[in-house]
Amino acid sequence: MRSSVPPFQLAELPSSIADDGDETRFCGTCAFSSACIAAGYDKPELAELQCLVEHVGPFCAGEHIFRTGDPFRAIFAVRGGTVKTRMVDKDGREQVLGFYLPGEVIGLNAIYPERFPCDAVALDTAFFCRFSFPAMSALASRVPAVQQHLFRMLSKELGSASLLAGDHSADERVAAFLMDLASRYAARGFSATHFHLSMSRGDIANYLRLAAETVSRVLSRFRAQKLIQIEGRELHLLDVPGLRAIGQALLPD
Amino acid sequence: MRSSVPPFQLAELPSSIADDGDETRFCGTCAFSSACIAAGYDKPELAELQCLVEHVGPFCAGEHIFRTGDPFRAIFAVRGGTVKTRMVDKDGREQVLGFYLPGEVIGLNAIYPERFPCDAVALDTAFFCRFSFPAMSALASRVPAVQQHLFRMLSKELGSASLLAGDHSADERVAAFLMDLASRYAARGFSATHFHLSMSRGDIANYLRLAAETVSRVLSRFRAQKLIQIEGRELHLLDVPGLRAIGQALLPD
DNA sequence: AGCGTGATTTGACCCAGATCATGGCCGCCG
DNA sequence: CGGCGGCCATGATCTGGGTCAAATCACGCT
Repeated sequence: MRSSVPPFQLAELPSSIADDGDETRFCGTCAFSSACIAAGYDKPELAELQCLVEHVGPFCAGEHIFRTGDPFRAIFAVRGGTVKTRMVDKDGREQVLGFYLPGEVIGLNAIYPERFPCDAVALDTAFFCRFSFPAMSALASRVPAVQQHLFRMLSKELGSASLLAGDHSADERVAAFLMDLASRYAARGFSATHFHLSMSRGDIANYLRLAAETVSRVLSRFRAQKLIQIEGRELHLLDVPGLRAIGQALLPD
Repeated sequence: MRSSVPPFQLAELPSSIADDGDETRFCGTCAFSSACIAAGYDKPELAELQCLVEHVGPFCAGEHIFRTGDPFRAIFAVRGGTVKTRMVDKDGREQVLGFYLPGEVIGLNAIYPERFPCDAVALDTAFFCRFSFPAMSALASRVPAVQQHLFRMLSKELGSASLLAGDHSADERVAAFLMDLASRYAARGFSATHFHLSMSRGDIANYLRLAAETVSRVLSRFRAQKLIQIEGRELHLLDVPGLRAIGQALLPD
């Protein structure tokens, strides 16, 4: 199953749900679109996907999509905007677990505990498709492509955890982080060399297990080396091979 | 679904597969036993689980169960022994991703890429149940409890990745590591205060992103503080509350 | 315009843990 | 037996990145 999918989307199916005029664009990046294609986008089972999906949002920057301990009832696909997930330990220290871009899915780590084990916080104005998980499981039993898609999404997320693994320098981590973001934007059809960092330096640092000052210094150094151009949160990647070389130990391939 | 399950196991079902006399004991810790219970251990569908499972082993210490790049066809439940998973980057540096005890499952992170993204290496003499994944998926479509169990195992593994997350001291990491092992042994019915470390100090250090010397020093310090008693790889936990307090920021609850 | 709050950058200093080095222990094998 | 190669422990030294501090900037608000 390719990640570049034909432009047939959920929202283009004959549908009784309201169309806000943006759905085509939003669903163009949807995490489930490949499941829809695989199952055949005109099969009657897919009408059920529409029954169990609910569009939610907007959430403003700083608002919670869910909180640690909330009972798990649904997973959320990001339609637009950016989200961070984080845990807060007893001492009140935050740990950022990940950033989620349009088309990616949050909440999968709540299936087992049946409660959300982390918070999800919008980093900018964000919209979601909310998929009832019990309904989704039931559908998965009847539509193998949906089941397979869920397995794949879960497995994929397992793999991405290893971006943080290992004992690596600040330069390696930051370069790998930027390349990872670039490839994820590219996979959804956005520019791979020019994008906006929705998260603060502090969030990046926390995610990469560095101090905010270190991230700032590394970015300044990368700029001085003409690897990137950065103004505030607006980022251009100038030397992708150079960045890839620096981050190679943390990157796939 | 509790992790302490009644003692009904796969191997106790009426079965046509060979019984080597050890299956009852081995399967007593099996990762799938709760799925069997949930589905009702006498339902005919479960006969199919027996068709798709295959007992493999023994593997000796240092032998590979699978290697990076091998095509993904099955997942493996540890019946006995211990396994580490690891990635080796282009520079030849190893990164230990996890340790797997009896009853735990390896290979779930290979579903999405359809190839194993890491090596699995036996740390001592190890045995496995090999579950064909295509057959398992097909069964999951027909038996909701099996599907649910797969979802839960995947989700559970997502959560466990956060043991390494965060910016924590060597003492915190080592204490949390010992407590994690203890609770996992306890969950399978082994002693929670006395067990054998199948992995070298170097493997522990690599997993925790420390130097082997640091792990050695921390363990010596814990011994001096009467938190543990340790001789080679034989470990007694003497002060569980004390260890828990040190590792609390990394531990659940 | 003036102010306040939070994000970002940059410099100075320090420390936890890495690295280097040494020695002991144990099992294996010729 | 004796040599060799893994592991493990422990001391000495070094350093990447954390911490503290201060200046600047970008805001929205009054």
